[in-house]
Amino acid sequence: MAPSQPLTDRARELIAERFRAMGEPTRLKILERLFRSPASVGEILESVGGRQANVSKHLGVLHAGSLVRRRKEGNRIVYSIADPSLERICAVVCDAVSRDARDEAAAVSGRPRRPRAGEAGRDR
Amino acid sequence: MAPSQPLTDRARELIAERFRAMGEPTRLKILERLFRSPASVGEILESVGGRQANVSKHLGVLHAGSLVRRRKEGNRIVYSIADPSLERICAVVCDAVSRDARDEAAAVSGRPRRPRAGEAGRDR
DNA sequence: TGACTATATTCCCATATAGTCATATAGTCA
DNA sequence: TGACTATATGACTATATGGGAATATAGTCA
Repeated sequence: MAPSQPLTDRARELIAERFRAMGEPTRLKILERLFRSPASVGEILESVGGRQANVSKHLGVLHAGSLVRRRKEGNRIVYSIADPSLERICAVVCDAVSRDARDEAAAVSGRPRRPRAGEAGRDR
Repeated sequence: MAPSQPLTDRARELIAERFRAMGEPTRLKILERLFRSPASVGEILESVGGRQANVSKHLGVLHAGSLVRRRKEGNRIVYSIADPSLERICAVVCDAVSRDARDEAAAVSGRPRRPRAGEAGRDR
């Protein structure tokens, strides 16, 4: 994507896996927590709520996609963000979505909206 | 993520939907095509292959997630990237993944790997 | 109008995913 | 060793998703 070479099928699969790992609200919540600092499963559990087994599985998905690392620390397992670029990605999407949400709100209230740079014309 | 405010559940769902939309190889292929230029379904079909019905469904998913816009043009429907930030996101993930792929290859061939900035220590 | 083209939609099937409960594993501490 | 804590895993259920085939819809052109 914007690399000069077209992607191989394999690369596309890996990229898709990474996006898919981020495509679930509970996992986003887990990532949010880990952006603050590394945390054990128990600490993560406190932040995101839900069942232990479920959180553990989501952590498994994140780990399989290489989004997080784990390390043992005595009795516990501490998870941390594996790749600093993750936070940038999330920030960009987060911005885009909240921008859209504002647009939506503006549309409802009848206020006009200033088009963004690089944006194409009318749709639909 | 990395916005000062914690996300609302709704925002998290929207963000997840966007990531999920990107989490499928065929849809990534479609996005790759659209990064080059807007294209009709037929043109997209030529680029990505597969069945028309299938491509149409993937386009539906991308459209539902507001990743692409559609406009009618006579007989055809022309799709285009809805948000320029998409390409940045893809580029970042694409980089990260190909970096990992290189690491993997290096590990296999026994070459050492220089740790990246911000990267934590040993895992597992 | 009818033939034709482009795209979307519906139905069906196979597979993946998220969630829950119960259980297994590994570590600590007495 | 046994009791306890932290985490992962397996079995199961419900739901979502991707893919194919067939069909519907909308537009164009003669």
